[in-house]
Amino acid sequence: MSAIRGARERARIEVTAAIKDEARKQLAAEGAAKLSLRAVARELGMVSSALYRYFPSRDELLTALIIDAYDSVGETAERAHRTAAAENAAPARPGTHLARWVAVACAVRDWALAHPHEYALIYGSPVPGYTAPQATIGPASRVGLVFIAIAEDAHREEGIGLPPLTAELRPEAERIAADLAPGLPPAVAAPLVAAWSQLFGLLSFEIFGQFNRVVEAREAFFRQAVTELARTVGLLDRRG
Amino acid sequence: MSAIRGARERARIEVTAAIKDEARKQLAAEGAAKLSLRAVARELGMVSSALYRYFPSRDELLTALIIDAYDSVGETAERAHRTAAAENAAPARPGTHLARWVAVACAVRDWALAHPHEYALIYGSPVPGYTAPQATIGPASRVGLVFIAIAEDAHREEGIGLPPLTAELRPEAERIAADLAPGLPPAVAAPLVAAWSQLFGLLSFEIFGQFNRVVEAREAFFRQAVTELARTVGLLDRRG
DNA sequence: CCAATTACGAGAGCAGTGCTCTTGCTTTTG
DNA sequence: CAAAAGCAAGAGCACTGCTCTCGTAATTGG
Repeated sequence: MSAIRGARERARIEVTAAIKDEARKQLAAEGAAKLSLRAVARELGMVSSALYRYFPSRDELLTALIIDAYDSVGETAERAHRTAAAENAAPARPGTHLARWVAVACAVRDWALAHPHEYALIYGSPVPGYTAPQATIGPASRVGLVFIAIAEDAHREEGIGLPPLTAELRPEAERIAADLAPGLPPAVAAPLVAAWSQLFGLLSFEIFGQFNRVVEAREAFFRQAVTELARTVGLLDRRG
Repeated sequence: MSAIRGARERARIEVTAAIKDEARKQLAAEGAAKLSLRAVARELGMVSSALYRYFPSRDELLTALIIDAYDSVGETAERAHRTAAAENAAPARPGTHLARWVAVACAVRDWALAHPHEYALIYGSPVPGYTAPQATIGPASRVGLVFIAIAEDAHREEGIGLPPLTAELRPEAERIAADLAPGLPPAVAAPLVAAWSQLFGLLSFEIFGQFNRVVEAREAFFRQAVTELARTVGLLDRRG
């Protein structure tokens, strides 16, 4: 789209990247609350006011890191989906889609364990008085889209066995399906959104320490829970 | 245990409470990150250094607020449980325990919606470099204990229909059951812990704005999801 | 009942923060 | 080649958590 025009623009891109890298380093080391513009500038050998040429405020820097984090976990999920799809490409074998579901969930979990502070940044408490800017909603939905894709594939190739919706929830489920998964029947779309949020409940409790002294065999526990979650959206296991 | 001995001790208790109240007010208004010791002191007409006679650091003040928040939501859950138990005291009617489960979950949700910053304090990202002190783990488990109690009642009075554990998860499930719910079979205890964390996944996504532009009919959606969650721990609905 | 101890409030001060503004210098542009 | 725009640096403001000292008040032991 836009080629680099001169030394100035090239330098700007590099400095911007260096700031984000250093900020990410501090984020990983100490958490978002202790990320300091002055410390970033200090580490980069510049004075703090110079940094404002690149990010108009601390919040804007954080927003950039949030977008990067969403993209990072989103790309992880997409890669896991591709890999799992390549490994068992046989279309009609039952359990295929459930296996992909679990693989993607585990990949997201691995990412979260490897980047706890970035996870906290996007799935923990929103930062003070902060409302997510428009630019974040695209990257933020990438993980969800992967699960939607799996459910759509499963529905198309294997069919999905799910009880009909209650009358109370039908209009909402139809709206959800129309808005973000037109290829999915409403009876699948609603449980899918619920499962999506519940997956991050499992992750948050593990990452944020709520499972301390409660759950020990974390991975086995997670795989089991996530498999059960897949059943609530109608994915069929190997027993059909 | 300890009676108030003099004017000094009485004053200390009152000032401590006043500090916590003002801090809670600021927490509700601006969130934990913007809670400032100096602002609290200012509002109370004292100088900031005087506040350190009552709380040795900002983190200690936050810890006190965390404990209060856990107690607040815990008491809410317990009260909802008592009320629901009183309303349908018939022991053997199917659906009784599921109704209690949903009632408690909705009460917790109402509390979270009414106290979003306190919710964020205890179920959001842990504050910077902060590890939960011993004093929090008691209050922190009150909500969970309510759900355990419901499951135990259901298991004792109605029985619970759940598939057997996978071999992989059996030892972990047995440990969990032995540690925190000795009255419950392991096949129930493990899904119960999963359901507990998934419940807070639903809540966090709603409170933290992840459902914006996704879920509109929040309460209906929540009730449905939480009912489904109850089924995963074996609670039977009215249809038996 | 009085002296010693202890708890407390106030103030000054330190190191750190986000952010603004001005001042020169360099690169880019018309 | 001159004007305009981009940039780094420094000083400075208002704020933060926290420490230390110093007088005063309440509490306690003899």
